[in-house]
Amino acid sequence: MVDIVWFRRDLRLGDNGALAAADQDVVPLFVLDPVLLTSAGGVRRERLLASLRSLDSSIRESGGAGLLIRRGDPVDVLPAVAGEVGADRVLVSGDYSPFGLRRDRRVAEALSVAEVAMASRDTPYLHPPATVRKGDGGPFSVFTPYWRVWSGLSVPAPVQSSPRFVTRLPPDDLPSDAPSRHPPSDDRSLGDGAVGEAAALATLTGFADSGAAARYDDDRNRLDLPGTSQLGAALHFGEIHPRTVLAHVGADTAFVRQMCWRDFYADVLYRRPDAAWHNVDRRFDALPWRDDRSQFDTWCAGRTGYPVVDAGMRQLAQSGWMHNRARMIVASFLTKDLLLPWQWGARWFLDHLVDGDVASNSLGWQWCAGTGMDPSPYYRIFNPVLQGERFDPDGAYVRRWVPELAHLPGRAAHTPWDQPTGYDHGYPRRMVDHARARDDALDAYRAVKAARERATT
DNA sequence: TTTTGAGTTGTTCGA
DNA sequence: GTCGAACAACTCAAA
Repeated sequence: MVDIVWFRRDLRLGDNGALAAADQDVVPLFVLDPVLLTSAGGVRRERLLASLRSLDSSIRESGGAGLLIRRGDPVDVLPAVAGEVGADRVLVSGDYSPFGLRRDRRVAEALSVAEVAMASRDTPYLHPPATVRKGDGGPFSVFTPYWRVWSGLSVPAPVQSSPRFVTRLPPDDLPSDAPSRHPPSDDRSLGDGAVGEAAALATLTGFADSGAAARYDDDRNRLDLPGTSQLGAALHFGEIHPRTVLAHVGADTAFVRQMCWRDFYADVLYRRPDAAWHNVDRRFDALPWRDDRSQFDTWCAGRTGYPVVDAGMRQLAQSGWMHNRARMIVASFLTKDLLLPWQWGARWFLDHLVDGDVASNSLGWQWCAGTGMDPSPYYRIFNPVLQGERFDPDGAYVRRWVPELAHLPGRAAHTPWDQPTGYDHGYPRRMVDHARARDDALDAYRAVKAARERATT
């Protein structure tokens, strides 16, 4: 008999608990689910296919026949492949997204009919959902107490494995856009780093050894510096496991806290799957979001007239990635300055970010919008000019992504309205007045709060 | 049960 | 320019 290792968001061979659990010949399988392929943004779809090519090569290099790729609903594909290759077990790393949980339940059921076991032997997290609990056993809803418990747990060590891949596979069922066996060697480096396990390890060692990890607390907010890890997409696709990341950066850096946020948001979404698209705090359903598609389009296009907002939105559109600080700035602008629903922004991010992940994305947006658990206070409204001047002090980030402002020197790039030549190259005027928009947002949030208080008395 | 301390990432105003 | 206070009370988590 053989084990099928069904790859999903763990596209690597090293530090892979599902692979390590295999004790028979391994058939490595990936299922191209049309539902997922059409819902993922183009950038992430392309990244996925490139990552699959990389995984396929790695399997061949370690003596196997390559990665078996089938197209279809996993509920049909898994039992079919199990029958073809004579497998009695399917090993996976757990997928805790609402979609993944639902799918895996259905697949396990379909497999059990065929008397094939499905076993989850790893997760994409350091401490997966439902494992970090309060003293009374309940789940946390505030980050800091979660962090206190999380950081006191022992750090899991990377997992070793030496799987025996089968040397013969049944034929692939490749769609026209699937990875070919002999891909062109021009895999684009999408947004935050080159693709695949080896590239992720190289990015990680660069981050750890260059001192960037040690400077992370200071530099991660700087829009104009390579201060972030650039590992978001690699972690999203599981080209690298956070265990391996921690083993390199050490357990005491500010970066570790970000790993904890990743686990925390996965935990929150696990027990509140509706949080993906609905306010965690339903009392905020009363917020008077506007319904202005034209303003939304202006935001998407990076033509708001606020340089740092537009730089962020254009970085996203052009590279598939946006600096985390910029994500907060543009999110604050959409929800507070324009009073447009956070779901619109979250959808746009998911469609365009190479590292887009439902848990971190939706809950991050809810934090900005003030509708989540443990949210930002409603009066915390980012001033796009101050944020730009603080985190892009020389205007380099703006000039890089907004060519109409490339002629403005230094921090003048943040205030084209104060420069005599600020609008000479077609940069748009400010779509709203921030000071007034801020007052409007405060009024709107205060009104919801007042209504809430009336309702409770 | 009650109490106590604390809460990712900001901005503005006035001294 | 720099600093502290106000924003506005509310909820969580633990003792």
